[in-house]
Amino acid sequence: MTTNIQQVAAKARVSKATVSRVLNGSTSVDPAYRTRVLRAIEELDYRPNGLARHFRLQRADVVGVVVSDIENPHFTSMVRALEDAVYTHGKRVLLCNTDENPEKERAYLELMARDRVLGVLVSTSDPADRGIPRLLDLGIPVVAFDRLVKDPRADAVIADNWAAGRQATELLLQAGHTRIGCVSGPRTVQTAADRLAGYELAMRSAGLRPRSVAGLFKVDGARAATHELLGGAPDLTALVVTNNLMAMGSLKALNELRIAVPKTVALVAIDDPFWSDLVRPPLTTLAQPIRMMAERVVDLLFQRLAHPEREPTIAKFDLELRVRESCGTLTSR
Amino acid sequence: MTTNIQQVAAKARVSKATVSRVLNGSTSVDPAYRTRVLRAIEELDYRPNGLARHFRLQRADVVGVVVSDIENPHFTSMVRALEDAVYTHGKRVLLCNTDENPEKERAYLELMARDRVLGVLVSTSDPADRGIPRLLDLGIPVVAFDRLVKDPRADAVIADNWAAGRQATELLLQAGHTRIGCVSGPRTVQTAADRLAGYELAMRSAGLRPRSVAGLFKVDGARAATHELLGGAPDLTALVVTNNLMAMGSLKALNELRIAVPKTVALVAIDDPFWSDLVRPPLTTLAQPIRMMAERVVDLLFQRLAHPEREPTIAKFDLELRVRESCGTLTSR
DNA sequence: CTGAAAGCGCTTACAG
DNA sequence: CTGAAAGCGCTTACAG
Repeated sequence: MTTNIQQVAAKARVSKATVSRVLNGSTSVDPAYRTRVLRAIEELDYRPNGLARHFRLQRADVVGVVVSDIENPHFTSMVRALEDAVYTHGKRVLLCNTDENPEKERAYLELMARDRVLGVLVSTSDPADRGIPRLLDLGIPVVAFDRLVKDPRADAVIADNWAAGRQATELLLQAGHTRIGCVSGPRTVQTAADRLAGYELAMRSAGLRPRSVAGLFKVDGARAATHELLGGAPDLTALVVTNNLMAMGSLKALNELRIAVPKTVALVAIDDPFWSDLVRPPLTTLAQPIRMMAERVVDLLFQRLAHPEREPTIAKFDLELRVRESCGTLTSR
Repeated sequence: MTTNIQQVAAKARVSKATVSRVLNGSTSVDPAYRTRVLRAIEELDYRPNGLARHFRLQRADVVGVVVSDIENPHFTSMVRALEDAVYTHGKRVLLCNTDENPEKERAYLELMARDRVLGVLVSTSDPADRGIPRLLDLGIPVVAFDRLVKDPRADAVIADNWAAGRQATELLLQAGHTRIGCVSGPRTVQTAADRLAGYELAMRSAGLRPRSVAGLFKVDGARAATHELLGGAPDLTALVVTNNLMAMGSLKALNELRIAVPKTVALVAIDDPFWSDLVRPPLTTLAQPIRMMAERVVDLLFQRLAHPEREPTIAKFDLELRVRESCGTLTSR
């Protein structure tokens, strides 16, 4: 149907092997042959059949990205940065959204194994991470991001979530707050648990009592959690909110309660989506260096591909404090 | 290395053909043989090699999605909905972000052709859409979404952008406004041009003069455009903003100018991202029925796969008006 | 219903 | 540097 390597070879009066060598540039080819092949390719408008090539090499030329929730703006940005970085390396991305569903994750990882992708980048939703060992067994590198996986053979890139929770809290403590609540994520997600633990430690170190409610990393969850928190403890003067979607929800709730931010309740949020400085008041946040992290993820993948036997790396990134109005320290208290 | 169909056949004492038949369930297989094969698969923990299968069938079991800007929340939602719909059909998605770069789009479409994907869903960034005819020539169906493509063989799903621009404007006209400006997208994108044309027609039909500035479909572009618009025409009492990111930018600018919304300037925006009712004031919007549209896109693909010769369809969807506070009609004027 | 055989389009030791 | 040949792991007419 479409032209194949055999037809190119015939036209250029060389063997298929020579055409293949010109195409892949591994071995050197006699210049006269090379030009003949190139011309034949040109004239026939030949493109190698990717399926055949992948089959022959037993490796697909694509990087799998498995993300737990693509509609979470933090992950959207991450996916975008990962795609950019992979593209820079001349490869493409196969994107899968698991929607925090462990079964869906397993199905996707199984597919990646079947299709022998180059490597898999995953923010796992499966606490048991059942799909991952099989990939590694097959020699397919796995780099975890945002959340660690159990298999010790995987590389990983995460934020220092514990430090972020602590840092957010300490900023408020230093501003003189003592009654600080926390709108936290789901306990089952390590990221959320770490951020909460950082908050709790900072509070206890200051001799204060932590008060938190789980907002499930969702807008509506945080809205409800904020109402609950302020209903039970109306004397709170500050909130730590541990992800970007929840910051929206908390702000909404505070607005509904007619509580002035930062005047009556100050707020610090973790994550720094594009609308952080567009809402009112602009949010003080701890920003993950998403682009750097994504580049590191992809670097780790390609390094692993080059050196399969190297010790696995777990890279931990600090978050960057961006002080805006919501924490109340910019204006005089 | 890994177990293959030959080993399964040997263990089950049948031919490779029979194993293949059990696996694909096309022809009926003697129940006794079937159980033997199934047991052998079980015992050997055999999984078919996807690469070999795709090569043999000359078709990859994956749907390509090419999107112009994944970080635009409208497209994020669309991608998510497309992925869901494709998953429902038992297929997976290969996602490519072209970042409004025609060269990148061409490279991606070339890759899709090389890899013989099942079909391609594309919101094009290439006015010349050079990659698309080749896909269709190869028998790979293309469904355009959000933006039409030139090749008449492609199916398409779009919003009625012209009607949306008109409808947004008429809502404001009916509320008594006469000096209505428009923050528009880039003229080169048809979606933007159509929405602007709808606005302009509504204005002219009412005997009024349209005043628009291009905000480039970006937050910062709209912020600058809004400043420019209100600088040049401080008597405006209402704005039509033609996409979701620009709504954020306009709101920011109005805030900077200390202009009360909707009291001094009313605002209607096209697109309805998750934060539409979380900002202050909550935005009156025209919402695209994203989930329905995505399902239609995917349906069109699978229908085309089933009936390659059917006439191409262009499905146009109406937008839904969601009246909130920013247009000023909820509160008394 | 089943099996032997051909073949999808490449790449790569191997021999020259 | 080049070519003939083998083979990657499947599926599918074809003959029985």
